[in-house]
Amino acid sequence: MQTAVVHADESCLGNGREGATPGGAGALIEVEVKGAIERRDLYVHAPDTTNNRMALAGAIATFALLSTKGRRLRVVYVSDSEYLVKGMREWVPSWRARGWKRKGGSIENLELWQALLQVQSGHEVTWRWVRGHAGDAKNEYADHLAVRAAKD
Amino acid sequence: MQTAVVHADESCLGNGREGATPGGAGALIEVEVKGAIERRDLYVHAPDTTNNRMALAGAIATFALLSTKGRRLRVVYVSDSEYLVKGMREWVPSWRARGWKRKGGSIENLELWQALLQVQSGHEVTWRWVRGHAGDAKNEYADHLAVRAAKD
RNA sequence: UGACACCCAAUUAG
DNA sequence: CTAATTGGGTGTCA
Repeated sequence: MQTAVVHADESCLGNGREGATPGGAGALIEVEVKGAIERRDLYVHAPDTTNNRMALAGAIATFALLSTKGRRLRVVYVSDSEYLVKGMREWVPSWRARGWKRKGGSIENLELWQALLQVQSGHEVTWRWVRGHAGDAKNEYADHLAVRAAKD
Repeated sequence: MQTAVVHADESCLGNGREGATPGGAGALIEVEVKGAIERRDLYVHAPDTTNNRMALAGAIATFALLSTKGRRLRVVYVSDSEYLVKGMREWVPSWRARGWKRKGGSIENLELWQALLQVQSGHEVTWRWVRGHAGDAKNEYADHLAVRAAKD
């Protein structure tokens, strides 16, 4: 099975402010093909969104791209968003077991979570968290992609 | 009779966590004296406590201060703690009428409730609830006092 | 089951 | 410094 490593980041200009808050997600995708590494940039833009929605949107777009032609990959998805990483590793299983409810009421961005679950199925995914702005070069590269995408 | 208005708030760092959870209570006390308003800050610290205990401790300390020299005041006590406000307005009368028992077993912080009852007697108290973090400037000021007091 | 409060963590911004 | 997006928890009561 081939392996892909993804470094992703998100952005949302004016997050939480009034008016439109445009967002972007960026990902550096590296797929190992016959010993060589294919590199590819991905970015997504949304005109009015939130930081967390963009983390989900970036992952969804990434897995949609990796799933072309029914490919099944081993994927290491690296993000500085605990919302995304802990969400996929811990919260989603817990939510599913409890009927997609959380303590204080309903789950935010539920359709995005379920879309991500759908599009990543068939792959063998490891969700890895790295601290943001800690010098990780690929995380910073993804950050640049995300901010540029947010600015349209 | 003179009137005092008190804006109070509480804090407990790591509330419910393991280990010591230090707490603070803060109050902005305004006493109307001959048409002028005397302002005064009060704060209390406890090295290992809970949020609700600090709400009670702050009220007890406030009334102790207001009771010097046997003064009797009309006091408006403003807090965002439903535990404190509903407690004094509804639960305490009910507990007293039923021998200081409650449905699910014993009453927590019973000594604090009774101490507060004691120290506020002699004053004419109105317990007023305001929603926290809703832009009330004096509530936010009391919040700052409480957090600072919690940090010692 | 509901309500209020107190936190802990990560990220995104201004 | 400020604030929003989101998750996990406890302290307490009815």
